[in-house]
Amino acid sequence: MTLDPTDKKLLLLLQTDSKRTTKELSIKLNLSVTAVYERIKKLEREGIIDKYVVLLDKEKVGKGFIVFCHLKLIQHTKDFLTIFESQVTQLPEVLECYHVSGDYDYILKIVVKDMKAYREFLVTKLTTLHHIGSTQSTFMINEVKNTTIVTI
Amino acid sequence: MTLDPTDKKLLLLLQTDSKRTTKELSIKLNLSVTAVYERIKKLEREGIIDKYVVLLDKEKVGKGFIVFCHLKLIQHTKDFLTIFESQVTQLPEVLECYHVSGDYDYILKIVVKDMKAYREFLVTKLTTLHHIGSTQSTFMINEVKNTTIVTI
DNA sequence: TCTGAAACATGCCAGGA
DNA sequence: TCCTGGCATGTTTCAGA
Repeated sequence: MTLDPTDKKLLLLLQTDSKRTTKELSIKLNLSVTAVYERIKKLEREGIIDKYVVLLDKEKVGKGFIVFCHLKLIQHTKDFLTIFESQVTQLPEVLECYHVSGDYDYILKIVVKDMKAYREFLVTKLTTLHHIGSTQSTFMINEVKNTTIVTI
Repeated sequence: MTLDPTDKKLLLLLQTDSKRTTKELSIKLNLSVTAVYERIKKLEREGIIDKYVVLLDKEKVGKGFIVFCHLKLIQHTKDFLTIFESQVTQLPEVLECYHVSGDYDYILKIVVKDMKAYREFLVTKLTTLHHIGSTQSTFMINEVKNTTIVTI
């Protein structure tokens, strides 16, 4: 499927604020309300628009401490990877987990309240998972940029 | 501000799907439509709910290649940091940028189409920024988990 | 694929418990 | 903080260009 410039503009607007009404969007895009409506429906049907969500202020809900954890497994058989991946997916503190190339196997993005909570997480949850070789934690000092907007 | 169990449940529901109507939410939470409406407005007013957005399928919009880039600056004076940070914020390929503790200064999450596009980005954009010491790229092999849901 | 209008659902605001 | 009720505003469908 090809996205024309109007689709791209529409997706940018929805990525910045999905609460805009179709009427508001129609004005910005010089289209009718129905035309905008149908474009959105098409993008949803095609799966280009994955979902509509609310983003919270992490600080205000007491999850402002972000840690990146680089992790190695002790073995790399398919079974080990599968088990580890299904376990790590269950952990709510882990927002993101990627299998990566390079010196370590996985990179995890973890959100908790503070250092104390992270220590607790590390000791009681992460390092109790099977097959974990080593971990290396990198702490966030400052969030410079954090967006979900993909520019097409 | 304190969040009661109903608020937490409401936030979880909105974080998974913000398109739910207040009517639908009222049924799930055993409240009236207005009560749900007022709780949501309160959460928006307080800034707990930061924003409503659409999330796209990165693969389908040709931005499925994710790279983590660890970066060092050549100097660490405040001016250098500020300039670098304002420049990196402008780059649409950089979804996230954190100032971190440890062996390097920044960790960047970058999305592009493929390896070729990444090379192009690295050569023409990232390494042309001032004061950059070294970069180290880690490529994603597989996305195990990627959520925006913060469990409170 | 677009427009415009009509039917339907939802959001939103009173007023009161 | 909650509820009931009603008006305003939104979404969605459909015929026609």
